[in-house]
Amino acid sequence: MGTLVSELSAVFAGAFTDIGLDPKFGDVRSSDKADFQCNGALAAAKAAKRNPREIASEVVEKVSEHRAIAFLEIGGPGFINITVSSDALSALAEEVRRSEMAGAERSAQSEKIILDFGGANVAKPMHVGHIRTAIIGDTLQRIFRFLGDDLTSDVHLGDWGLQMGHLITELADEQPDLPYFDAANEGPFPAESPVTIDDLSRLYPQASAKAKEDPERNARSQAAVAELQAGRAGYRALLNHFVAVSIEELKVDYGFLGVSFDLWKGEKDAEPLIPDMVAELKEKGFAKEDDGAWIIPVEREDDTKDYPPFMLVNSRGASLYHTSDLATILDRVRTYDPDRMIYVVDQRQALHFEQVFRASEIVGYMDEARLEHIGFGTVNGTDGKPFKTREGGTLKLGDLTRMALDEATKKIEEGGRVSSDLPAEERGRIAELVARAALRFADLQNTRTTNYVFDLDRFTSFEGKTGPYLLYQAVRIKSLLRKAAEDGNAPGTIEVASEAERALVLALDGFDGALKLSKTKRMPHFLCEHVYNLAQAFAAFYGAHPIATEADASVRASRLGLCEAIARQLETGLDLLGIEAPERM
RNA sequence: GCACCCGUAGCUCAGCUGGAUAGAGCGCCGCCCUCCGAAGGCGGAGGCCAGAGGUUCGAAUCCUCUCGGGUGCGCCA
Repeated sequence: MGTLVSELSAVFAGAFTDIGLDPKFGDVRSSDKADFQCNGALAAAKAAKRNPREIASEVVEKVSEHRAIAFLEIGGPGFINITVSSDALSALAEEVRRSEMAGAERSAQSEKIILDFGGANVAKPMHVGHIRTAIIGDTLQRIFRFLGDDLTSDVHLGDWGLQMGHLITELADEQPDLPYFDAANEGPFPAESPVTIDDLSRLYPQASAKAKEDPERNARSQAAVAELQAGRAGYRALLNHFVAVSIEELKVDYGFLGVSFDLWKGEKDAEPLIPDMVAELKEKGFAKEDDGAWIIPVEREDDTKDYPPFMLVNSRGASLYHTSDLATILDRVRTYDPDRMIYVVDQRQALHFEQVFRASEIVGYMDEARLEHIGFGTVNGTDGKPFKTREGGTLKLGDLTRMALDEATKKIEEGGRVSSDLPAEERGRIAELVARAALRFADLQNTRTTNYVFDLDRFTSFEGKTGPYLLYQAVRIKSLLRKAAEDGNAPGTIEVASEAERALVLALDGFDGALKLSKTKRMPHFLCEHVYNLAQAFAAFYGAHPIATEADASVRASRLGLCEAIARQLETGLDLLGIEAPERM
């Protein structure tokens, strides 16, 4: 049967059609005046040049017998207020309780999507900014998959370019005797990495600083990149070590946040395609020589701003990040032939992606319309400026998650109660789940495109609109159901009766709509809003009625059944947000 | 200079394709545990939706302009 909104919308659309008006006017939405409302009569009146209340009463006439509708009234200039029957609510709750989708419906058509989390760099630890691409991207991948899309996620490491040259040359200065630096050595090379992640995160800034000061030092790095590109075996082997060592480190941070990928590819994986691609684009005339570089002009007649050209090859003959992004598109088109590619990357890269997407369409790899950049705002400190350490440096993501874990641990220990009875190991696990819930919900509840203020104390609080609050409500339901089961109180047929029960089931009805909005707009905060509303409605219901302690057996069974429905949707929604609730805490 | 994002309660933020008295959380003020987890619930105070025009029966939402904040604009990624 689907959701009540969709069912009612269909019924109203039919009524509008019956009286000779466009079915689009039948859209029903939730309402604070009644359970639902249909405002179509007002819009229809404008189109048909008729009286809106008249249209409304004709529509009411047509739909009033429908089984889901208890009664209707026309308010104000022509709003149709809808109160649904308790039977319809009971049926909906039963459906949510049994449905694999927890009350949502799969999308009508499924797409094959590649989701690109571009951003994490080899040898550079992730910083605060990376938390957004990780969390937003991961939530989107969960939502797309849940709704039936065939999605492949790619971490897409920054593992190519000048930074690799810096690392190679800096390591060569420190340890010139390593076998990788013998140009004649074709391998094989040791399986063990000559460097640790700590070495890498020291070498890179060291080299980068020197290169800024000294053009000759920079030129050595550029030369190393050129040799790497030409296939020098020792450098290739080193690159592989750098990548492997970095991935191990990245997995720790991503793992803490509950983020995973299908592919751990990077810029270097498209690199073998570049020589042929460049040659072909030159040959076909897409690329032009300009100021010693090769560019693809991407500006258009109707542009209202300046479009710098797509830089294919620079004046030194080297490829750039434009090049590897374009080659990656080519690679993916050949390997996966996706319907769509989505890049979850900082808003500041918007122009870059516009250029790449335009170039992709021009050269015929993939249409611009199927390439999307999903940008997001920055993470700011409580002063409203980009989040920094006390010393003013960039905060590492690992340090930030550690701070969140410490704060979560502190709050759990302070809160006391049951958690102190649990074994230390379980408390540690709970603290991790609390920290993850805090970080993910805090990030996701904001509109994706805006900046947000990072306030750890607020995020980790169990009070208010926070991840820990959601966890608390989820745990409370689980605990309630577990105890009821232990006492032999079985959930039974749901019969919605009270106002609090009605409100709760109406909240359940909003899940599908929130999910669809989150998907179509690529904005997870709609889902956050829903999950929070549901948790709140449950808390109100819990406060209004005895559940497991209800004396009347059938009412008790019904309420327990309702709790099962809530638990299912709440856990499903939290899972889509990447938040896991423990059994107890 | 041009382009994009943003400006809603003291603070942090929602408000979906324009719809009826603008919502949440924190903070503040009252209530509610002999009863399922009070890390909770119920109620209250608090807003010229940056400002000015315009479109509309109807605007926080759409259009134009102004002011204020953030970001980006050829050989780094």
